[in-house]
Amino acid sequence: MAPSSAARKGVSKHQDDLAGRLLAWYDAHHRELPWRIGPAELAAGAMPDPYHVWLSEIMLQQTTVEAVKPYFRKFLEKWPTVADLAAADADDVMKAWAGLGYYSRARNLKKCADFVASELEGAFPGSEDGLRELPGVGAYTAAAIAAIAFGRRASVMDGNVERVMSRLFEIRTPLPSAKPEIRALLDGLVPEDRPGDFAQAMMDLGATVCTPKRPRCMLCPLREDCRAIVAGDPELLPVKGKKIEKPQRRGAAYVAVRKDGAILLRKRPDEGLLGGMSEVPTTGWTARVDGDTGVEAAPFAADWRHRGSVAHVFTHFTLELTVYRADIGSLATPAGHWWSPISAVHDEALPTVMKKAIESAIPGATKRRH
DNA sequence: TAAGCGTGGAG
DNA sequence: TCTCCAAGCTT
Repeated sequence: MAPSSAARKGVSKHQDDLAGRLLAWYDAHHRELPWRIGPAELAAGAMPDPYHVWLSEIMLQQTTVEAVKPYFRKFLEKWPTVADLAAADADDVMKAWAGLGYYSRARNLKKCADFVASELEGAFPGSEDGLRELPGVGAYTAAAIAAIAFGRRASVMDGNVERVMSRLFEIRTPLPSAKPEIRALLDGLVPEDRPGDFAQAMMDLGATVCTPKRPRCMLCPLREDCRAIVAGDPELLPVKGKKIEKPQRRGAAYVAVRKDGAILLRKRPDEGLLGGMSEVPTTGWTARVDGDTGVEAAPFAADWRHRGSVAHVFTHFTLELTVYRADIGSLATPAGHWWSPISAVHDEALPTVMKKAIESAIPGATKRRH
C-alpha cells in the first residue's frame, strides 16, 4: 500500500479526510467521458494514453465537454496516434478543428505533435516541467496531464477548482488575484495516491454539484467542510473582476458564386483573430477597426447584391457583417484565392462566423453534401 | 499584468 | 434577449 498522504509533512488528518471523501464521491458519481479511464479500471492497472489526455485537455480549454466530444472522436479516428497527427497536413488539422474556436490551439496542437514525434520519439514528457515546454501547454494543462496520464502529484487548478476552493475556504479575494492563495491551499489537499482521480473529481464536482449558479450543496460530499455554506452565500463565490463592455464592430463579406456553385475563398494570416482559417473575401474588420460595409468596398467588380447581415459574438467584441453575393460568369481567380466546390465547402477550414455569412448568401451551402 | 483569442449552451 | 462562462494560453 502507498503510505497515507496524511504522513506528508504539514498535511492534517482533516485535509486527508477531505480528499478521501471527494475520491469516494468520485468513485460513485464520476462522469463517463470518451477520454477518461474510470476509477475502477485505473485501480485495476489500466493507464490512460497520454496522447488522448493531451488532446482532450487542449480541446477542453475554455470549451464545454459537450462541444469537445464529437471533435475528440473525429481527431482520434483521423489521427489515432501523435505520430499520425505529426504526419498530417496542417491545413487538414485546421479543417478538422473548424467550429471549435480559439484556433491558436489547433496551430499549437500541430506544432506540439510535430515536436513530440520528431524530438521525443512520440513519447510525451511525464513531468510537469517537461510538459510545460510544449506549445499550447500552460500551467493548468501541464499539471493535468502529469496527474491524469502519469499519476504524478500535481496541483491541477482550472475554473472548476477555483470555484470549489473559493467556496470551501470562503475566499473572498477577487479572481484572478486569489489564485496564489487558492493554489497554496490546493497544494495541501492533493493526495499522494490517485492525484489524477483527485483532479478529475474536483472538476466533476465543480461541473455537476458546485456549479456557478444554483449549486447543489445538498449533494456535496464536502458540505460539512464548506465555509461558504456556513456563511450562507456559496453562490456568490468566487468573486470576479469587472467585466468590460464589448465594442460593436462592422464589416462586409462578399460571397462570389461561380456557375457550377463553387465559392471563392482565401486564407487568413496565421496570426491573430481566426488565424490560419479560411474565409470569403471581407473588408478589413479586425478587433480594433471597423471595415467598410458597402458594396463599393467589394474586392472586384461584379453584380454584388445585398443578401442580409449576420451578427456574431467574439470574445472581446461583437461583429455585424453585411453580406453580399455575386454570381460570377467569368473571372480570373485572384491571387491567394481558390474556388471551393459546393460539395467541399462543408469540409473547408471555415470558422462559424464565415459559415454564417455563406449560409446567408447561399442557404444550405455549408451543410454536408452527398 | 492585461489584452487578445471563438463558440454555444444554460439560466 | 442578455449575461455568464466552459478542463486557459500567449504575448
